Amino acid sequence: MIQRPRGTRDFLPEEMFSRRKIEEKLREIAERWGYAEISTPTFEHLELFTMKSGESIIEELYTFKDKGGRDITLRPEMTAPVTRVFLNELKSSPRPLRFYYFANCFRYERPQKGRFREFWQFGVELIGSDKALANAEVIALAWEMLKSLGIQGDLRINDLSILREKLGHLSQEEQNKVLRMIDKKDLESVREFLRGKMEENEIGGLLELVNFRGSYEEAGEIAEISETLRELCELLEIYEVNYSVDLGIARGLDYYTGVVFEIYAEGLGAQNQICGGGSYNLARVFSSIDAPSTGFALGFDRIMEICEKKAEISKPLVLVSTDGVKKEAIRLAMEIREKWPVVIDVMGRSLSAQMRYANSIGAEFVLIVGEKELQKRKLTLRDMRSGEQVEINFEELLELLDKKREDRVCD
RNA sequence: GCCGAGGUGGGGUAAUGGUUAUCCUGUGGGACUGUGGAUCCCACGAUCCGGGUUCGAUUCCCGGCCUCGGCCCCA
Repeated sequence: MIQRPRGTRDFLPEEMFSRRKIEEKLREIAERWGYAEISTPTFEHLELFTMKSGESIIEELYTFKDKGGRDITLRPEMTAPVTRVFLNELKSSPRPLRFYYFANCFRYERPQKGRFREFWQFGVELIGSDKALANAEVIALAWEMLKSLGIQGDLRINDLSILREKLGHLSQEEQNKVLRMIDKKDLESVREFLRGKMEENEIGGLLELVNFRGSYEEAGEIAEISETLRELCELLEIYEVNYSVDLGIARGLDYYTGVVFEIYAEGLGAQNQICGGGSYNLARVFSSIDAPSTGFALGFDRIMEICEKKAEISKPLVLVSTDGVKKEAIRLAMEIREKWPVVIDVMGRSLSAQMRYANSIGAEFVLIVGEKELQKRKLTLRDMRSGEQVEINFEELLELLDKKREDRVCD
């Protein structure tokens, strides 16, 4: 048998149903905050991602040549595509622009818990501002989304300009290299790398910073805190977001400019980051247009793993019919479907076999239609739980189903 | 790319270097042509793939693939 490719998953109806529920919730919140959905192609020119992150990431991309010889890749993330859309068609729109997306992305990596080769990200991008107001809004939105799902994450924020200033005398490239080491918490390499480039006590100070984690006030005691970070912290208080300042968060990416943040959650093993984001200026990388932005991406699959809200799929009404009345049964099903999901027998089964089927799929109700019912212009509705059975006409049936629906909404 | 554990019907399992691979569940049909859940009967359905050792491999060995956990990486 043909297996599914490594690192991919099949989602069966039950799981798909809960995924949709969660997705809907996230959408709803994004829209309430004034973010509008955007969708981009599943594949893009390879260049879009190599310009952003360098050639080395090709290792982790699904790339191929199309029949015209173009270098194409499956998207590994959504920030670059959204920036491309902005530059292609929206660069003269009133700012700020607020977008959200829910998209499958692809990375050729070793699968493990919470990491797949095809995975889903739910993210937002706020294009046009790098003010603390924008950072705070985006962080608060991420917080709100997780909160609505009952997830209490560990949110850590930082301002890269603090570290960059300490490294001010190094070249941009060297700075990025150090930030990468810091992101990986490889402090030995940092010490090694900086030896000779900085005073020994300066290096010590830097490493102390990187290890710091605590409140904004405490951070102020050991470092020159940027105005942006100060403002951001004040705003987050107003948004009622729980956070800590972690001067060691670096997010290994060259184009992050100022505020960065990550959210971690329990119960995920090694891959415990469920959200990452910050302010960036990717438009500058692709063009001469200046568009400071801020955004985040939620790891949708990891979120699904944590919030095990098993929503139950509502079962359709099973319309059971006898041999002689199949056409009438179909007409009836069509009418009821305007109000309620209905399935009919397509196996050519006997009445008792149809009943057995209804029972085995856990149907709540069975509607029985046969010659007897047709003659009396009635329908037989059986409650499969209680076993009670009533004869009613079509209008009464619809009323009953309406009432049933209301009960369900109340649940 | 690296390390460790594992892979037997759709799901869960037993066993074995040698006759037809066990049991539970499932699915289809029947007992039961106007009423489900119980019971009984019949049927369907598996040793991940390739190579090696062997008279004979599902079993032992090697490689691959896949899953799980960890490392690396995570733009």
